[in-house]
Amino acid sequence: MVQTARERAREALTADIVETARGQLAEVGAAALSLRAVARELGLASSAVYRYVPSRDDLLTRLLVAGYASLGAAAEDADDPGLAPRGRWVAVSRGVRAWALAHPHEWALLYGSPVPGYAAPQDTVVAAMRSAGVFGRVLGDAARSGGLVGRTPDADRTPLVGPDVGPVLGGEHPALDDDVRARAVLAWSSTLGLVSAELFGHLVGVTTDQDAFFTEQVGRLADLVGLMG
Amino acid sequence: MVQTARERAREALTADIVETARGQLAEVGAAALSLRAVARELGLASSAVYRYVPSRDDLLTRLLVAGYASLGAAAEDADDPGLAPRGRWVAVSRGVRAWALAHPHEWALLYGSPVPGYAAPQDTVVAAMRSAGVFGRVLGDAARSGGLVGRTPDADRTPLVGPDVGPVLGGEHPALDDDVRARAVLAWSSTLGLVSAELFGHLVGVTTDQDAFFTEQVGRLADLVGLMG
DNA sequence: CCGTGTCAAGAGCAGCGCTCTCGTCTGCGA
DNA sequence: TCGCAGACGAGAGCGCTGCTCTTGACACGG
Repeated sequence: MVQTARERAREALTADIVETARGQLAEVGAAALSLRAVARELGLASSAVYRYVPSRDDLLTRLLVAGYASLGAAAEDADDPGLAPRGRWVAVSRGVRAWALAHPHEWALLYGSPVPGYAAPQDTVVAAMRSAGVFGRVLGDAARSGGLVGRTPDADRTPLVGPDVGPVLGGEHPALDDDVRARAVLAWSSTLGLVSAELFGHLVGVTTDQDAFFTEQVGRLADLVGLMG
Repeated sequence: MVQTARERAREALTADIVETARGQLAEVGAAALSLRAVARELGLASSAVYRYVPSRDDLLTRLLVAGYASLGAAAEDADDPGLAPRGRWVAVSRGVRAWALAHPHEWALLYGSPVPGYAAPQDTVVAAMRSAGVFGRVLGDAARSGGLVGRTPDADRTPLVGPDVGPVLGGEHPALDDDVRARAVLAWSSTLGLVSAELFGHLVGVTTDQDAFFTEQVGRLADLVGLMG
């Protein structure tokens, strides 16, 4: 895999563009992200940027994938396999919130209103699964170690969670029935809601201590899933 | 309160502008909402619109307030005081989701990423309380009718929910302690997360039946709050 | 009936995404 | 080593945006 000097320069400049765009994103948000401003910051003509990035939407896609990867890495770092299942879940949740507070505009890009007229390519949905996978591993490990309270599943109920979430949500285990997975999806969606509500200002005046409030609430969600510890 | 012909014409045209903007919002979304397009649709010069609406941000504020009012009305319509508390909570939640599915761009405006550089005025936060107040009434009625399972509150724990949420979240009642209110806030945030996740495409491939999935999940949330029925 | 104030319209400014053209320069194959 | 295809950056330009300023017409109240 040998590269010519041109190819190396091209990749380096493309990376510079994406990195500058991330800086712009952090400053002014996704909606105000301007290709011309990125070009100005790099000392390029606006038209030159189009040699490396085909469109503004494509640049957004790159930022989206990078954002999911960054969030997923933060979730993985926050995970501590030595903790009890409930504590692990809370720790990962806190890691997600901490990342969101540190990168509010990126969180808004990932989980806020989708950009109109922009359809997320398949690359982004696989990238999005990385953070969910961390919760899934906590769930799977808990099931295997007996740290998940059992329920009596209703066998005759049609499953409401698709079969594709099995691999990402804890793998195969008899204790991970449809009910547990549905609760896990609820807990993940609720965490999204908690973080977004806090970040988008829907909790101002509601909570007295945002950090303690969040920790207590994700603890309740872990209980809802059935994690012990 | 007598009005001159001029004043009446002014109010009518202002209402026309907001209504046309709502149509634009439903078509292209908030980020692509254009004052010039609104003016074109009304057969006005773009500059004339500024006589009635001081800025694009102000127009967004009007749409925000109108959206909260519309959502609040939908929640009130979905409420059926004859039902048991748990059923009421689920019905209101379903009403909220139905409104969101019918007005996806408005939902995104209300609960999605905030518009960068735009600070929501106080008018919007009081308008936002209307839908939350419906859940609060369900909670309060349940407490007064004994349809709320009691808990043993930890008196020595510092409350994590601010004192201002008392009036909107069920009023005063001994059964509505800090723990119950915190669970209600969690349930409301979780509902926001569920609806947003569905609307913004984060549940594609996860659920098999979106409607049944949502109903089951908000039922779990009602159980979490402690509503009976 | 005439001054005052409101009205819509148009031009214009700066910025945006994106396209096209035009010289320049690089690097690969002959 | 030379020549040429292809990549490169710069610039002009199109149509769009939010917003401002000026201009001329109109309605209303004293």
